[in-house]
Amino acid sequence: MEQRIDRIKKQLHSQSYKLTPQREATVRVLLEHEDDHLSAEDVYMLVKEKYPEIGLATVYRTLELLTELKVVDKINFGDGVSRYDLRQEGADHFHHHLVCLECGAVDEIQEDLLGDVEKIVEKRWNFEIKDHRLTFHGICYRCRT
Amino acid sequence: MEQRIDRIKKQLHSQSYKLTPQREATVRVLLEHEDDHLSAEDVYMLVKEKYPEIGLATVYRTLELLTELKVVDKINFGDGVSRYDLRQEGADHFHHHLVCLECGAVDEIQEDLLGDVEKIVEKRWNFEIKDHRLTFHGICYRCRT
DNA sequence: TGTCAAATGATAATGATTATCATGACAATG
DNA sequence: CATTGTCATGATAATCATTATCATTTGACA
Repeated sequence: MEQRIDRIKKQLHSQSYKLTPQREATVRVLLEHEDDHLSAEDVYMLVKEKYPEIGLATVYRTLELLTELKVVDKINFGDGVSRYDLRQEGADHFHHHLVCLECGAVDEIQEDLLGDVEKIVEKRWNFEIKDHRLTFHGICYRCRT
Repeated sequence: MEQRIDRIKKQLHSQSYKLTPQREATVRVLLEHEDDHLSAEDVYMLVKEKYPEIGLATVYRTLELLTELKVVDKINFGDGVSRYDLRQEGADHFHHHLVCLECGAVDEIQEDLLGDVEKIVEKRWNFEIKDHRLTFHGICYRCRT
């Protein structure tokens, strides 16, 4: 935990941003909820518990900043809100998601399943891939009875 | 064109919806811009040319209806708006997208590249896939010089 | 023709996100 | 130290896409 915060701090400094207490509190919330897919409002509520004076705008700004630095990814599952998902450290690709149409759960797939597909796309469409988003919609193992 | 409209009409009727003039005008716009990824506002502007009395709400309602019937797909590329993309007739999967980070162009891949990946996901995660979304972000062939 | 449900258009309401702006923290400088 | 300047913050207003409301219209059918 502390090491990860330290690395994020360095990353901020390298772009001459500071790790203010508000930003640190926000990052901690994200780390403590790594498996969730929190909206800005969700993050705001959780940060308020440890830093009650924080404002919603600051949370939005921090999340935007972290997105810029590729510490988190901003994703959208089609309900009207953006969600923020911590990137795996050192991962060279963005993980995939399984969205259950039954119960709404969102599970993650950390493995990179797109290696071959990406080769084909790069070659056949002459497209230089920088990132990808892959989401499957269906019925999760819990709801399959 | 006329045949496709006819089939959409039948599809609507099968769920006891009507193909009203407003809905038909909207569908025509979508067919005429099959390669684009129009927002609701875009569609509204274009429909107004052939049906000036139409209201924005009706366009939204029609797009929602068409999404429900799986005639179109509602997609989101991370700018703040939903876009509507006509499904290929008879396609059992939703096509993929290539979003250029340089020029913003959105190209489509109609081929299904995920067959093998889906088999793995179904088996290993015990997840019953109903649909998928796959978008690559990178540099398109036009911007690669 | 009269009836009724569905559809429409105008517009108000909502809700997420962004912009604004005065204030505060803090580092660098004189 | 006092001063200056920059960046960050918090409160709140503004924006913008989307949804809800509601009176009116349409068209099918009795």
